[in-house]
Amino acid sequence: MPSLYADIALPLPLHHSFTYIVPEALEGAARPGCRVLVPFGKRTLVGVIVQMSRETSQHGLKPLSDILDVHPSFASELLSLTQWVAEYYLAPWGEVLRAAAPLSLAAESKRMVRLSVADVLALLEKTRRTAPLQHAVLAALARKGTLSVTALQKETRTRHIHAVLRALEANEWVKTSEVPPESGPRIKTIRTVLLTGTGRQISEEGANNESSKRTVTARQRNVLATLRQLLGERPDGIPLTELLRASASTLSIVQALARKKLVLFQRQEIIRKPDEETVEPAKHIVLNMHQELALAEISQALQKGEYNTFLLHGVTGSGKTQVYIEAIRGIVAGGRTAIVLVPEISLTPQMVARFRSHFGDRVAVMHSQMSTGERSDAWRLARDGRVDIVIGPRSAVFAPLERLGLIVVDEEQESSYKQSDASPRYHARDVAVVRATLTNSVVILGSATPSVESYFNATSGKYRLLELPERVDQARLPAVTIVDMAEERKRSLAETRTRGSAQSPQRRWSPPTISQALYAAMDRRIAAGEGTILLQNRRGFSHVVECFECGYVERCDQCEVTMTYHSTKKHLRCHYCGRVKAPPSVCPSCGGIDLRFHAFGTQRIEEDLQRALTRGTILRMDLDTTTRRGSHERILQKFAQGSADILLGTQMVAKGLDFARVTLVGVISADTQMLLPDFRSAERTFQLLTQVAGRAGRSTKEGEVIIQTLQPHHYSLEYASAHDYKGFYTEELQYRKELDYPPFTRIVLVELRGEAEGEVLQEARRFAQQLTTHANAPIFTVLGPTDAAFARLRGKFRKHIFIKSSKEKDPGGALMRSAVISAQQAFSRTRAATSKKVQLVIDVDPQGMM
DNA sequence: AGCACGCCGACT
DNA sequence: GTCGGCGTGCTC
Repeated sequence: MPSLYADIALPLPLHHSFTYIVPEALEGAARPGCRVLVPFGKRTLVGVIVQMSRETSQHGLKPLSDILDVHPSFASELLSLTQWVAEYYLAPWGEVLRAAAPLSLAAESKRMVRLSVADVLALLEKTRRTAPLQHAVLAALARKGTLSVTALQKETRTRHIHAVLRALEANEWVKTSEVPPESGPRIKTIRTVLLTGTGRQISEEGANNESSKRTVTARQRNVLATLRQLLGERPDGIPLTELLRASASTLSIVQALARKKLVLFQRQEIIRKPDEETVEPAKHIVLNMHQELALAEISQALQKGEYNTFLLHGVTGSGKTQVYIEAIRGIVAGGRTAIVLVPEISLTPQMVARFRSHFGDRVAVMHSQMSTGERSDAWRLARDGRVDIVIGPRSAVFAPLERLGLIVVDEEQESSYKQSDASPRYHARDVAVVRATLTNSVVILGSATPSVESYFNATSGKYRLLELPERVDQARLPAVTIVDMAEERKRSLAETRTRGSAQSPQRRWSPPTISQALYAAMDRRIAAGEGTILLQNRRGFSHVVECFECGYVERCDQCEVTMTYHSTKKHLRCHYCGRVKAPPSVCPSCGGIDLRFHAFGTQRIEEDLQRALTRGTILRMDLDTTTRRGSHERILQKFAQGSADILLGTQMVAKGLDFARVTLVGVISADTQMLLPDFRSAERTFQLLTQVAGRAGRSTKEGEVIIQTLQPHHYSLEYASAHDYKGFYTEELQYRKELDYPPFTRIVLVELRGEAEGEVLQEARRFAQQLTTHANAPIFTVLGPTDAAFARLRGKFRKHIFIKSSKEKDPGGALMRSAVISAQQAFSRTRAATSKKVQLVIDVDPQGMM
């Protein structure tokens, strides 16, 4: 029998797998998808078997050291899926596997160090002067005994701990040994107690048996009786703590019984529950006509057991969740399973409770705020077939469910589905669609404001469009007013002037943050005891030059994104194409001469409110006030109960709960979002405004929305205030087509960063050059390198290269990817003296371009 | 990513 | 000899 070889994917930024020999003793246990322990250089790593074979052309292979799984952690379907993700998003397979599973794949072996000489004191003396670092290490070991290398490093505060240890080991003064990494978070168990045969006999005989009186004390007898009673209901064992409480006894009594072989200790695996959720009984809800129609189409597709993707476009409050629940009910009844993806922020206890009320404990929840232990419990529940439904944020798309039938992606337009901060930079919505094709499943993408891409796919026949045009409560959509803040400024300035301050009015005056209309509307709500939500978008503080008179903002002629002002060079720059322009001295739109920067202070709004409102209380909710687990919930709860009149917060107030008492929503500045230098900024603005507007007047009372802006005629505002999704979509699509943006093209963003700007730029140019030589001119275009929107972030200079590839000519993006790969290879192959200090980040289908 | 190894210069 | 600071190259 020839040897067996296994290809192992390792969680390292290396784009290939490594081959190991499977030792004969482990041949039976080795299967693709199993996690294994492998020697890797000096280290031991946890990897995943991705392929096995009986032959190889490679020489000098090492044997793998152990296999960690009895059943593969990754079924073959998940291996295929993660492989696709790795290829499409240009990420190492091992990194994708690590992102997919909460199991510790990152685990590394630990090196332990201990002294191996008898006379430490003499050695300490000897090294004190000549080798202070070695002395420090020896002293630490003498003090604490055996220590891990990392602990030693902390203890002695030396950077080159390995060099020091090598010297010490060479002298045979210390010995080191490897401790293999743990295979994952420990399975939590509790001690339970059972009766033995004799124990059962004695407990049944009761107090009147003479022979047992001698061997068992009264207290012990009491414990036996209690135990017998409890075991009547749960024969598989009673938790020790529970027995002690019920029998009012102590551990020593139970231990005495164990010594006498009357009771038996056992360990039972327990599943950690993150929070005690309040489970309400399921409300029986009758679907309206539109919901029924949508459900009927979905059910039909589910019954066929073929791949299909539906875009469920339903206005806020149209009952999308109820459609999901009924579809899931159908799939579970047919013996199949479902995944529900929700944006991180909407994974609230209420949301989970809603699903639990229908499906009980057949639901597992995955949440990034759960401990690794809790997450791994949820993963095991899914893998072992003990749940049918998994709810979670983007990583739940990899949930190890078998017989998958349905994937729901709620709020599919949410940008949090795209991982952008770390590799693999995958989009969970798109991965969901791929997983569905692999498993012949159905996808439901739900949204009140679908992404342009998805709506395009739905109207072009790639997806099927389902519409829920009515709110279930029949409530009317709120009236939206747009307030022109440029007008507001003029008036405020005029007022300050007429008040005739002796000092320069320009000095003391600052533009108002809140319009009179909004103040008045808030005041009416306070008087009526109704609630107000104020949205203050903190994100987006990029510097734009704006006309003070009319609000005009300079944009790039070619890319249509706002131009960023660079104070060092005193010019405007487009960070897409790199085009540079001098800032205008006269407003091209109205001829005004007062052009300036603008950005609102955060606290200032709260201050202004406090000052101007004579009554009413304000509750603030932003990142600072909601860092702790559950605090987000608590603030919303507090507001819902009516303990404040105004809720002031960032985007998070746009989502979440329905407040019956909110009848007014104010958007302090729609511009912060709108003016971001990004081709998606109009879309994001429209989505955000539509969402906040949905917060107003969901009950019987009609709502009102006030949007403040310097660009009152921007199309994203006009369509949002008219509640006209299709109008917005049509106009936005037109603009995307004209400027070659998605969904007509595919974009790859290449970022190079490093501490020396010259080197970064040089490498970026080389990379761009490489791409252009591979570029098939009509198929894709290379833009840049240019400065990123935040050209310097955490001390590093950032340069961007954008690649736009025609979807018509390169449908799967394969041509573009291969060009990027060769440029990437060239980049790492010709690592000139400088390039080690320049890092490369590749983002396929980036959400933001900043 | 880590980590070794090899080179240099500085200090004892 | 020791120690720190690089750069370079490899890990089955």
